[in-house]
Amino acid sequence: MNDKPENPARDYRETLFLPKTAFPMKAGLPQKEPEILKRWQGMDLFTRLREEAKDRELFILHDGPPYANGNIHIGTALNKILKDLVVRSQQMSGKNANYVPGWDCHGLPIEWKIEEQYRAKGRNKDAVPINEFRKECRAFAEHWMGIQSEEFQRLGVIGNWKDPYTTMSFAAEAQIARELLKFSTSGQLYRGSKPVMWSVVEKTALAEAEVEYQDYTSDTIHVKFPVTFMADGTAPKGDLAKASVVIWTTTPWTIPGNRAISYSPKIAYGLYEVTKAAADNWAKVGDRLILADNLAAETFKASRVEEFSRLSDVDIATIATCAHPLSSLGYEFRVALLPGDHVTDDAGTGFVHTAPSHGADDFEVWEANIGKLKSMGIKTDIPFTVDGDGTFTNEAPGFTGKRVLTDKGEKGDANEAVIQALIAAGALIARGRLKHQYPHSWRSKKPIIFRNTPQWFISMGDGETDGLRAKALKAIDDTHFVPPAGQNRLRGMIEARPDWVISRQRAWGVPICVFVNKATGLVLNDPEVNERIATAFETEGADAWFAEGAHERFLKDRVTDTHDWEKVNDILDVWFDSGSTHAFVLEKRPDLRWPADVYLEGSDQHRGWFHSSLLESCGTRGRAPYKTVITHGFTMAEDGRKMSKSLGNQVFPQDVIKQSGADILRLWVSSTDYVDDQRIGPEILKSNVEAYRKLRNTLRYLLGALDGWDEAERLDQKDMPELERYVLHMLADIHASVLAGYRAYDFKQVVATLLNFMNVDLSALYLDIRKDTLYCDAPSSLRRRACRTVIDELFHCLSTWLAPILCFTAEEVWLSRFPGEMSSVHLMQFAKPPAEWVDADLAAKWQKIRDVRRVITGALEIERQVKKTIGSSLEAAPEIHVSDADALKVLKGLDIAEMAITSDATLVEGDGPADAFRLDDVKGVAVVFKPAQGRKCARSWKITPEVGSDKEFPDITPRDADAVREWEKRHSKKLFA
RNA sequence: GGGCCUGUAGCUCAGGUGGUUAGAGCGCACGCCUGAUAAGCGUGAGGUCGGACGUUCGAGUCGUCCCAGGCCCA
Repeated sequence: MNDKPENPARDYRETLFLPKTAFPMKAGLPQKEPEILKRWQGMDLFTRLREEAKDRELFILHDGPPYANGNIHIGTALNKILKDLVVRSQQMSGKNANYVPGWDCHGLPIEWKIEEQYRAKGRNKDAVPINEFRKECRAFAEHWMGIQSEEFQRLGVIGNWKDPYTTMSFAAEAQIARELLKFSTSGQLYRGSKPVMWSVVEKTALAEAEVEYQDYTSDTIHVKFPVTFMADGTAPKGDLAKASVVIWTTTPWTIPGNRAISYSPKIAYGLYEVTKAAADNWAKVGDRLILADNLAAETFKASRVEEFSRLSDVDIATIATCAHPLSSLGYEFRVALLPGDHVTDDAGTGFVHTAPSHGADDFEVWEANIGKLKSMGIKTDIPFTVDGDGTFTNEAPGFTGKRVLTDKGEKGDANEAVIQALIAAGALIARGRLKHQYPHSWRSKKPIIFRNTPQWFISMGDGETDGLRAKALKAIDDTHFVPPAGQNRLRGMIEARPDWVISRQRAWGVPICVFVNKATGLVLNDPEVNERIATAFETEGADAWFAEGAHERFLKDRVTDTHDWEKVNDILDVWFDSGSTHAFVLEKRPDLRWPADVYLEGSDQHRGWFHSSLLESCGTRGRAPYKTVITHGFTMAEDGRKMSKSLGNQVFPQDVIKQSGADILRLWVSSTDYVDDQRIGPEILKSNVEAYRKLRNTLRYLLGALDGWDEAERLDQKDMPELERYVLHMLADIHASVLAGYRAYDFKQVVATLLNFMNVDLSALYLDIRKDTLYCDAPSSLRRRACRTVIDELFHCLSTWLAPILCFTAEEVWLSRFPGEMSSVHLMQFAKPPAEWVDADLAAKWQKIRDVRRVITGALEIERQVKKTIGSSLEAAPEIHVSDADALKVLKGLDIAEMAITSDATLVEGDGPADAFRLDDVKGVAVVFKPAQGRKCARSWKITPEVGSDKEFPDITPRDADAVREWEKRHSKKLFA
């Protein structure tokens, strides 16, 4: 046969229906995303979404407010993207998912920044009127809110950015005040006291972050506390009679504030007797001292004892109380021994002198043992022994007027006075000096003290049947937690927490706007006054409280003498602000609803916003402000360790956006198990970029295959080939998985499902098989119409299902097909494949077919790679030997060549030759390679004997000949119309 | 130090109530295609399931301890 064609070979390329689309392969997201964003703003997408969904069921994710200082970081980005995934997926699931973002604006960090600016300019904060200072804080918060808003929107987060909430809006400040007054009115607010870090020089309370540790030389003393009573109420007997517990302290001035001694149940104690010492020594021969065994020798050395003996073990728990060493000066109370975890035996005596006025540990041990102390008949009031200027008060009898520290921060005369009194009482056994790290004010660089100060508390209500703690615990039981462990975590905290200290001695925040009677200490509870305050805040902001004449303005005509009342000038804990967002956002906005469906924050917020919102809401409304609490972990570097500047392993969202685009960041968020800590770094970002490319390209192919789509092409599912019906079945199957993933807030399931489907079922199977049909079949071919119909369905499903995740790319894809001023994929709902598409039998059949296909591709691979007999699979026409009955049933009548993308294929019943290709896990199927026979079709590239049977087009198959005729008819029509 | 949590291939993840040779996608290697082309297809190699004991006929799955990491406290 003459293999030279009669006519010069025709190039059939123009007669093919190759994919055609303007949708670019290369995303260029860093440039494209801002354009899409601008378009959304131009069409006011957020408002359109609200209108579109106005009659649907509301879904409220209430935004936890980020703090308005500084740029966003990877954690903030993760949090906001997760929220956006929830909001968008709920909206597209058929809800009206309104989202109002917000900011936390009050508080210390902003105050500092302003102070810092003051220092740089040489200004003094205290010389500035408070409302002027507050004004600058407000401007600072405003500035950063603007920046963060831009950054959040750039991530693709959709929400009411035109009208967000802030904790510093007048309306918010007013409502926060109202909330506080509810606690006041209901009797849940009380004034108590607590030791705080206090700078005598600046006469102000300090926060932990305002304190730095520097070397300082302290006076140290060892002091005897005589044992007075045993735990059984009897006097100490035997060796313990006249024994003393010895404490060591570096702050002698706190001895007047001593109320207890802490010990550790984990330390071994012994009773020691001094057997040899100089006659004028403070520790005398015969003194019996109780000490930690590990510290006895050291203590005796410090007290110049030459010899001592150990008399016996001491079970400290059997000792109830000691006497105060200065009992003769008026300290005639019993000093209880209390167990405490903070006690160690690496320094001192194994006993910690406990002055609840002067230390955090001291206070906590005291509070933890309130019940025990009361049962022993011991007064549990915490004394105010030291004033704001470091002077002993009359609650320190014998020392009143002595100074702990001077105005300049130097040591006063208090220590020496106390030491002399102890010597006189015969209670001192040693004194010394110690250079150690001691807290100093960050501003003045002078030492600070711990000092008991009045503070405002919200009671946990433990005495009452329906107290705040009980209500909060009930509310936790009624809340759904994702993950479930969050419930225990929050419960544990609520169970163990003390009363809530809500006062801060600061300037930038909502004031604790109450008046206290100077004589009785009672809080004024007058609805009219409260209303005046709240109304003033609404119109002027909380600055009204600090304005001139505020005292008179609020009290006038409501009390007999306004001078009887003190205006409290403390500021509310910012956690109370953010804990009240549910009140001034959810309740106040007509387009929202209380309680929220979801609060979604980092797991640190169990201690923070989840916690404060719960207490605030339970205290005022008796239930949690949320139905579901979702928490996410923290973002680590690629090695699973914390990101840090010094390690250089930080990832900044701004950089990712600039280099790859926000959709890459969103894909990362979606694919990760956010419940646990996540990792991010160069390699992980790279694989997300790869995954993105695959998604994008598959979508691009769908667009290309739909070029010139006409609704008239659409075919009913029941008129389609099996392969098409199989794909539609998979689509319905996947739909269930996608919806379940979104419903459970499990986005990684959605991503995994879609990625798998698009890679394995579409790209590698369906689209690969149907390329021949799409490119070569005549447009009128039913097979091609069925395929294009399926691709149209795929397009709708995939673009809507991916829209919450790849919000920019899904939009780009959608607009590429459905352009229009008001067109947006985000205005759609998730495409829903009809239930009739589900065909489990067909799916099982095709699973079997795919197994056989694997055997065929495996056999071809040997030819290709080892024997080098073929390149393209179209060069093959394999023989499929089948002995397995199920496989045989499935393959009969099937176009195996089409399915395997070969030019031909022969089904043979039987085991097949021994050297045929087989796979272990596909029983009863053996493939023998045969080369395809015939000529290569110049159009479809298939090798088949059919080529040449068409007279008009002898170099192509009859199918292709028909297609070309159809193409030419259309072409000429166009030409001569 | 305490409370809560996590630890499965290079990466991201699946692995109800313990039961045959631990899975997927990506990446990687090799090959093919050149009509999805800075694309597409195929084949293949990768894991002592953080470690050690224990319970059990049998453990990635249960228990104890240890190691590593995280959040919150101290």
